[in-house]
Amino acid sequence: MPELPEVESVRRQLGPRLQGRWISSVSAQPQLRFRALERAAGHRVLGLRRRGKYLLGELDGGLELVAHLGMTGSFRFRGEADGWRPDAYVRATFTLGDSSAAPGPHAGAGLGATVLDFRDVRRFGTLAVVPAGDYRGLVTLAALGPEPLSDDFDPVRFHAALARSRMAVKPWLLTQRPVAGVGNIYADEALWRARINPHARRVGRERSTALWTAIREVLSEAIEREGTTFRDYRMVNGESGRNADFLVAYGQAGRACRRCGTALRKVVLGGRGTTYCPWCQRR
DNA sequence: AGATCGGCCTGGACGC
DNA sequence: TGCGTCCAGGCCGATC
Repeated sequence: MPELPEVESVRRQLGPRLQGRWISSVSAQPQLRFRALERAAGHRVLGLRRRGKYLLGELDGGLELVAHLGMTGSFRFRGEADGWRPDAYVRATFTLGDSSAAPGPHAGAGLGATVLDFRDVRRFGTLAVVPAGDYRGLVTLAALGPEPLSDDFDPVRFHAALARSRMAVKPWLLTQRPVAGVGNIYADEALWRARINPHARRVGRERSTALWTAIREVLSEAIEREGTTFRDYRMVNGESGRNADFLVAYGQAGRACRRCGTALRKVVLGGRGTTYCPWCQRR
C-alpha cells in the first residue's frame, strides 16, 4: 500500500522521465475516481512534485495532474522493465511526445512514442486534472498536514495538535491532517518506536516528541530502501522496495517484540489492522 | 465542527 | 476441486 516512501520512490523515477514532455493523448477506462483526465492532452509537464501520498504534475496552462496510487496503483512505461505489456488492469494510458516536439494530435504518436500506463487492480487510485492548486473535491489533499521531512513539521505544533484531538492517536495520524503521508504500515512502525499505545487519546510532550522523531526516522529509512513491497507495490522500473524485511511491528502479529520479547498483538482500530506490543506500548 | 462509520474494489487466503 | 467467506485499507461522503 503506497505511503510516502513508496510514492517518493515512484516520483524519483517518474519525474525525470516526464519533465519537459508533452502529453499528446490520454485514454482511460471510465472510473469513479478519474476526473477531467482528457484535459491533460496537449499540455507539457513542467515538473513532478509529491505532497504526502499524492503526486502532483505541474502542467503548462495553469493545470495540475493529481495522482494517488490508492492501494494497488502503479505507473509503467510500455515495453520497459522486462517488456511490460498492458493487461486488463491498466486503467489509463498517457502517450508522451518529445520534449522538443510541438503538441498536437500527431505528436509522439509515431514509432518510438513513449507510452505510460497507470495500472490499478483495485481501482482505489485517483487521477484528476484540475486548475493548479484547486483541490475542491480532494478534501484530504486540501487539508493535508505538513511534509514530515520538511521544517514545516514542527514538534511543538505537532504536540499541540495531538493535545487538541480527542481521537485515538493512530487513526488521528491516518487522517493526514497532523502530518502528510503516514499510512497504516508506518503508523504502526512509528508508534512502536515511540512506545505509544495506538489507542492512546492523551500523549505527553515527551512521548509526542518521540513520535515526531520516529515518524521522520521510519519514513527516511524506508525512502532509502525505496519503500515496502508486500505484493502490489512496484517502482516504475518494476522493482520491489527493500523495506519489508525491516518492519518490526506491521504484519508481525504473534512474533516476539524486538525490545522485550512479548508476543505482538493485532487488533482492529478505526477499521484498520493494528499491530503493537502490549508491554512496551502499554497505556 | 469534530468524530465515526460504511462503501468502494478485487485477488488471494482460507475453510469445508 | 470448487465454492463461499473474509481480509487487505486510503479516501470520501453521510451521519451522529
